[in-house]
Amino acid sequence: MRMSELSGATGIPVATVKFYLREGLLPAGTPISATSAVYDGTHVERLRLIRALIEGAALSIAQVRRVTQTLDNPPDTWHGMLGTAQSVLCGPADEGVETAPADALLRRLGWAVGECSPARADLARALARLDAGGISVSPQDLDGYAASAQAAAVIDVAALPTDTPEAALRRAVVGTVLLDNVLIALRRLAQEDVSARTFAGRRTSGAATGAAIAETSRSTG
Amino acid sequence: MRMSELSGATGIPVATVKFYLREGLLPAGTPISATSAVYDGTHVERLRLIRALIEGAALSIAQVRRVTQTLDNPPDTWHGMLGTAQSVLCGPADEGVETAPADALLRRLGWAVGECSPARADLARALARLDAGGISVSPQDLDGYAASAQAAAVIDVAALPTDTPEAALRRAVVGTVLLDNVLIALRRLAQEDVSARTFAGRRTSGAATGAAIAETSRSTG
DNA sequence: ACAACTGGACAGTAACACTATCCAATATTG
DNA sequence: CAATATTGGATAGTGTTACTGTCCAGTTGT
Repeated sequence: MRMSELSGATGIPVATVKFYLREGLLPAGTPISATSAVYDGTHVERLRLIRALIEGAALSIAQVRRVTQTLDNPPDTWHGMLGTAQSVLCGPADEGVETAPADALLRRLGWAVGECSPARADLARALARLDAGGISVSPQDLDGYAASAQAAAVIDVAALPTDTPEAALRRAVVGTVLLDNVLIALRRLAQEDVSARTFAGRRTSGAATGAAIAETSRSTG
Repeated sequence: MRMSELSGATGIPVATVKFYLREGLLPAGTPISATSAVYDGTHVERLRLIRALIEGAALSIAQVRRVTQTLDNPPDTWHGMLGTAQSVLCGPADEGVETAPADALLRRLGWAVGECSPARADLARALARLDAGGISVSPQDLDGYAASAQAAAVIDVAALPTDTPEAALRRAVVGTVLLDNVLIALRRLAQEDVSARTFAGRRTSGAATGAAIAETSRSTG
């Protein structure tokens, strides 16, 4: 197919397709003459992926480029797959962040994570921002959140395809990023459910005890 | 304190403080003359909150304004608190999204969520983008992710302060948004841990069976 | 008196993700 | 074969967002 058909098949304007080609997100088509090239199903698929990452996961062009470059150039260990997936979303290496709370939490959990893992810095940053926002979370609650995250991670890893490295990489990179949104939405919905069962119509003047909340919450499992 | 001191206390430039005042994110100081006003600790706290939401949770100015307006004007039911927190992050009401998968999942879970809950639309969108990105997730895995999200939500609701509505609202709004990042970082780290235990050094040429993955994962709980 | 500072208005900037215009070379059509 | 349309590449422009810089009248401190 020609570029205009590619555009028609995906709903993405030709000018934007050219832009993605220029930015290296979309591989060039196979040239059939000096001024023409043809595209195929892989280009349609790649374009859909680019839109899902940009619109859905709010990745920047540079981050999408890292994803697509990784897809075109996979690492050779299974463990490297998820590491690559993570490096896509890592923030800049902030030196001024207090890493002690994050380090303490990870030590308590006993997780096997690298000292320089980008996600470790992200955790430190996120905890620092909780503090800046005036939110305090008890160590017990943090452990609970960690257990919840681990349950998701176990599903993530078990769902990795084991047939081809390409499939595993795609799943690791794209699934990790796009499933973030699913998990966030599910957490909001679960909050609504738990909150409804706990506080059903209660006015803010009434006080709910932690025990009552826990009791009501337990019944929703 | 004067505006320049407020700026010094938070590290935010005076011009930016003026901008936040103009945008209605920061309440005006109490005027002491026709051209001067004084600010206090609540303004410092509010500025730190604004920065945490903008830098940490990547909220837009408009979303931060919704948060601060809600903080200044709280709803009067406990359940409304979390609903308000959720409406802050809801995307636009997209009509063209396939809601059937999200509805099916929620029906299966039996959660008490409103038909028009913004998070429901967000879930539908996120699932649609998974599809567009070429990622398929089994119903069992979705149920697993939902259980993980619910575990987090139970902690969220139990951690709501019950003394004053203001504290509860602040926790609901700010904590929900800022804890998203903590949960995402924890999921990445847990992936690294689970992946390390499952695939330790294995090359992509070797095949790992789902049973082996599940077995290894179980030992990490 | 007089420089310094204050807060408000308004225009300017930088980054980002496109989007529109132009162009030479080629394809298509009558 | 001539006229027209289309292609891909280069380049410049647009709209949005979150600030940031400049100016100014009024007020404050010395």
